[in-house]
Amino acid sequence: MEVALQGRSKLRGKTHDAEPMYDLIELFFFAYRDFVGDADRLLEAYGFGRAHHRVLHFVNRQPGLTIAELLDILKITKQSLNRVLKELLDQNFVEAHAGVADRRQRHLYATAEGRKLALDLAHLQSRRFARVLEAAPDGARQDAIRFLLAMIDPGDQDRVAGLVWPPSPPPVS
Amino acid sequence: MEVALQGRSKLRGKTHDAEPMYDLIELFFFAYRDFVGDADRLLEAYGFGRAHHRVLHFVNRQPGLTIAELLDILKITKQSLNRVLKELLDQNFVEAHAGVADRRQRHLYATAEGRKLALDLAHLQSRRFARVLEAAPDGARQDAIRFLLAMIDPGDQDRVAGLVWPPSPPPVS
DNA sequence: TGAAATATGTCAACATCGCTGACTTAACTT
DNA sequence: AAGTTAAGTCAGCGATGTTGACATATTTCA
Repeated sequence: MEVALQGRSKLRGKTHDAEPMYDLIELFFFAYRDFVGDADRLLEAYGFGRAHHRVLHFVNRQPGLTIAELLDILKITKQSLNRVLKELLDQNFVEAHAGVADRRQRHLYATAEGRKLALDLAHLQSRRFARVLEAAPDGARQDAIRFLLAMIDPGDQDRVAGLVWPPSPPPVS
Repeated sequence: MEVALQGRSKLRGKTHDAEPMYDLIELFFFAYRDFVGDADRLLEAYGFGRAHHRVLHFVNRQPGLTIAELLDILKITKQSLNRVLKELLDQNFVEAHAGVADRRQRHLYATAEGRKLALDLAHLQSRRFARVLEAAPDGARQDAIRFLLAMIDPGDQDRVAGLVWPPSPPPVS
């Protein structure tokens, strides 16, 4: 009942081979839906949506991020970003400061209130991971990390890795 | 550099403990984005979106599904479903037949064309999994399945498992 | 049989969050 | 001084979700 029919084909074309992995496809769909569902419920209380969450998350994680850098991470247009960013600025979850070297740039920072919300959201999602990992064998965390990183487009893995594990801790120590 | 600070707290409250698992949170986000991105590009060629994909996928997986069952799987409103379902019906990717026992019900089936598209989409996403699993150790597939299933709301895991691994193959055999 | 419940479809209005295109302003670079 | 760059803004649109109200056919039940 567990054995898959992986490499059983012989003379078929290269593109459509092997049975679709319906289980992984569907589990990934449902797992992600519940994963974001946690945050959705908390965000609702603030009148925010997922777009606000993503912006707040990355600004909080990388204080001083510029608009251009944020756009590159989120892969959306500046018009889309501006709508939600403006709300986060107006409601004081994020603040912007003109750059020193280049005063055209706006460096974004989460305010105390913003950091609190970002942390609450991160804790919510971390608790789901914690529940999963508690009931899992020892290497599970590293296995999950490797699996998820590998799921990313190969050409993007380095970029994402550099973002997830920032290359340098602040030089002040 | 790899060691986390998991259970280091002492007198803190029960809710907000432990460091957020930013790596897992972010990797899950980026992995899912690329996972659905595969399908998005193919769907575009047909003028379809993700909503069409989900409907076609589950109808193809469970021929004879009724509207109510589909709504229960997708957790959307019938108005949302109807919009995309109508397009799939009109363009002959899905067809509906009145129920025999209960003629109010509409049983949904993917047409030949619908099955082809559904399979193409599933193959696309399976190839991503295949790439990941080829480069991974032996237990990786089962590990991923266990991880993703555990990520689902515990109260929903049985329902999803019953959906992903249908309880009975057709009794005709 | 007649009333109530059920399965589905539909109309209207709206929210969120993505997009394109065009244009502005300010600041930096050459 | 001219050109480039970073950011903001206006207008319009598309996909996909939501509520609420109502219509129709069919089945179930008292």
